[in-house]
Amino acid sequence: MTSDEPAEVNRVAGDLSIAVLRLSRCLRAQRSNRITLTQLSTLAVLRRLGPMAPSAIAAHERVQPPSMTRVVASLVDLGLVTREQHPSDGRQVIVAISEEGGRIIDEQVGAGRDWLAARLDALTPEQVQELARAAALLDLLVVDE
Amino acid sequence: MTSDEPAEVNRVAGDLSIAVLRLSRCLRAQRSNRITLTQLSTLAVLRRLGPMAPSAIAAHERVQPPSMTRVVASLVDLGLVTREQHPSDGRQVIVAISEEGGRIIDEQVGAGRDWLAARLDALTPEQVQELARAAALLDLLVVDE
DNA sequence: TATTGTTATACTCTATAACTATA
DNA sequence: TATAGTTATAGAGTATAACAATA
Repeated sequence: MTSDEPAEVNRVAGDLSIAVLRLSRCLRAQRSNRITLTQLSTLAVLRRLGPMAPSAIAAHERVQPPSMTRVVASLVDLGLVTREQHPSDGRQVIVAISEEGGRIIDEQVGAGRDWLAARLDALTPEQVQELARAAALLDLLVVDE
Repeated sequence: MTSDEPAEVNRVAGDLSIAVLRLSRCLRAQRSNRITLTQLSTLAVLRRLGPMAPSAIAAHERVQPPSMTRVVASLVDLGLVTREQHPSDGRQVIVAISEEGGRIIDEQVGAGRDWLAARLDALTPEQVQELARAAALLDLLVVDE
C-alpha cells in the first residue's frame, strides 16, 4: 500500500483495531479454568519453535521480559513447561514445553478457543478461509515492530 | 461451516485467537497520551450509532455495565462525551459524543491507530482490502454471543 | 418486584525501575 | 561494563457483588 489511498488505510486501521479489541475481550472472558489465553499462546510458541530463553519468548509474544517471567513461572507451576539452565552460559535459562503442555494444545483446551471455534462454525467455509488468511496477515503486522 | 471440517475450524480458531491477542497487546502498548483504545472504541460507537444509555454501550463493547460506568466517567472528565438525564425515565442516562470527541476521531488521534496505519501501509492494497473484510467478519463473530 | 446505574472491591495482565548473578 | 533474568511496585482494564433510585 503506497500513498495513493491514505484515507482507506486509516479507515481500515480504525475498524480493525476496534474489532480486534472487542474480540480479544470476548476471548479473555471465555477463558477456561485450566489455562489462560496468554499461557496458551506461550505454549504455542514453544511448541512451534522449540525450547528457547524467556527473553526470546517475550519478543515473540510482544511483552516485556518481566511479564514473561511471570507467565513462565505460572506454566512451571502447572507442569506445562520445564525450566533448565543453559549448558554453557550460567545467566541464561532454557524453557521447553512439557509432555502435558503439548497435550493441552492437542486437546484444544482452554482460553476461548472452543468458544471461537463454535462462532466460526456459524460462518461459511469461505469466510473461515478468509479469516485464516487474515490471521496470517495479522502476524505479519506484529512482526519486527 | 458445517461439520465436514472440524479440525480446520479448530486450527483457525487457535491461530486467530493468538494473532488477535498479540495485535491487541501492540495496540495497547502504542496508545497515545490523549486517549486509550477502550475510550476510542467507545467514542466510535457513540458516533456511529448516536446517543445511547451506558448499558447499551457496554453491550456493544462486550464489557459489563460497571466497567462502562468507569469508561464513560473518564470520557466525561476529558470533555469527550456528555451525560444527560433521560427525558421520561429517571433511571436512565443518555451518553452522547461531544464536539471535541468527534474531533478526536476525525483527527485519527491516539490508541495505536497511527501505528497500525503505518503497519498497514507496508502491505499491498490487496492485503489491506483482505484485512478490511476480515474486520467485518470479526465484528460478526462478536455479535450476539 | 424489576430495571438502571453506580459504588466497593478484587483480580488479571502488563509495564518500568531496581536488583542479582554471570560473562 | 554488559547481559539475562528476576523481584518489587504500580497502573490499566475488567469483573462480581452489593447498593440506591426509579418504574
